[in-house]
Amino acid sequence: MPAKQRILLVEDELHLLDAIKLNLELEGYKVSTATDGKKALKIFKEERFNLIILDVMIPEIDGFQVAETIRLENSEVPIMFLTAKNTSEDRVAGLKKGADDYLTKPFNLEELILRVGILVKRSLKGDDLKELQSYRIGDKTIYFNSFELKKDDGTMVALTKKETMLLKLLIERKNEAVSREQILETVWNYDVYPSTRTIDNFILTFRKYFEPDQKNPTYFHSIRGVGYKFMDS
Amino acid sequence: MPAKQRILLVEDELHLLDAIKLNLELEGYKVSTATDGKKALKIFKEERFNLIILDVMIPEIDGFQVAETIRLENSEVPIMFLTAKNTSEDRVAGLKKGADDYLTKPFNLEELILRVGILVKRSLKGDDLKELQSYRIGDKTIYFNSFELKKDDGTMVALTKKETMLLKLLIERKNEAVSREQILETVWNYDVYPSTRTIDNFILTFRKYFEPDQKNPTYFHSIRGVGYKFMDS
DNA sequence: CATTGGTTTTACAAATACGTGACAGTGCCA
DNA sequence: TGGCACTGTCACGTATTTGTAAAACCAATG
Repeated sequence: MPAKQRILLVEDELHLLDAIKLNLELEGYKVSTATDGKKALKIFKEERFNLIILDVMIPEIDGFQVAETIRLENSEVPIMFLTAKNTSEDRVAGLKKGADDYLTKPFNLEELILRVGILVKRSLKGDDLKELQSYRIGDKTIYFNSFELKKDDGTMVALTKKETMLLKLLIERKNEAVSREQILETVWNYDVYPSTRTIDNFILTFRKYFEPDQKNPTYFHSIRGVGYKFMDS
Repeated sequence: MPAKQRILLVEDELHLLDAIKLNLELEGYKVSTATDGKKALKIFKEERFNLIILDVMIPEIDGFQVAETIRLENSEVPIMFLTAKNTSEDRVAGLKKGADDYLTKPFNLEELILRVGILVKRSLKGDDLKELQSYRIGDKTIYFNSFELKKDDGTMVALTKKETMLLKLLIERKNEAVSREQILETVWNYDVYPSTRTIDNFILTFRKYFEPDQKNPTYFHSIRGVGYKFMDS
């Protein structure tokens, strides 16, 4: 059972908001809504989305600024702008602000749905873990599909499922910061947030496995306020 | 130096073909071209591309069919349709055929370029992506997604979250003044106002990182009574 | 129903990013 | 030239985040 894809829809015209929400829900998306920029950012900070649909002309903080703020925090999530203006300069401005798509009102609902589908699908591609068979860290080797670790002396240590998944995630995104949210989303399944300190404990065991000097990590770095980063060659 | 991204451009109007090709090449893409569907498929089989731009009305095999064939072989590569028809039904039909984007002629070249950039970026991963999300200042390079800074001698320095965000903001708005208020709104939250001297401290560390002569900044200028401005080429 | 292995929680210690206030410097306009 | 307002710089305190280990939980297994 694939979890529902989540969309944040920001639009101040209530009719339109409801109409779009309804249609997206019919397509099987879970839709959160906001009617102004400030609320939008608040919700964005609390939850995690696969797509954000932003009307440009909204109260408090306009769509462009919302997009900019979101991009500062999180560069991944696709953003789609909706706007009444239909000049190409305007579209160009929107795309430059970091939008992934740009639709002008009035629009065909079916086209919106299709473009939403495309963007969401893309955001998924990044999520699924690819076929990574094994990986070498220092003088130890991880075998992902047999859930084990070969030490330098040749002895094998069993890894647990969660350990393996987290390792895989960090290694796939090596040399880049992986936020705690991303970790929770991929390794734990989004709805079952374990609360505090769980992730740290896993990192702790990784450091015990791999770091020559546990206090001065060379592989598993923490980035305060963000998450963790695996670094290697 | 990252390898050039490759685009296959299929268009039978030669003027347009040349114009688009030239512009894409100016953007640093390697562009292969075809003028009909049959040739397009032939080239597609021989090479690998990061993006395929397809005119719908082309001789031999039409764009939709080409797209369908490509999707059968390789579902990954993004496809963008170009067409003279601009009815929403038509766009919907195109998107249903597996297109990732759909642009109607006549189109703004800048918009095309931007949309191409978005699609190509999505198809990147690993080191190419990392290269893309970096910025060079003098002989130092900032990597935004790993929160670090590479110095000229190759050593890395870790950046904090706030440092990275503020750098991102200033660089995004390069050569324009960003007011203290705007900085606070975007980097800090819209309602949290740290009082005096906080921003200056960050600028101070940036200057220490980047300025050859800290007293005479070339990159991080302060605009009295307003805020700061990052200047570069 | 006792055991086991994996996972999460609790509780506290350690680290650190960054906000603060004091003061020195600097540019600006009268 | 003097006075004022803003910026540069630094050292220090602290709120928040992370490290760590042990204890509690929990589902599976025999």
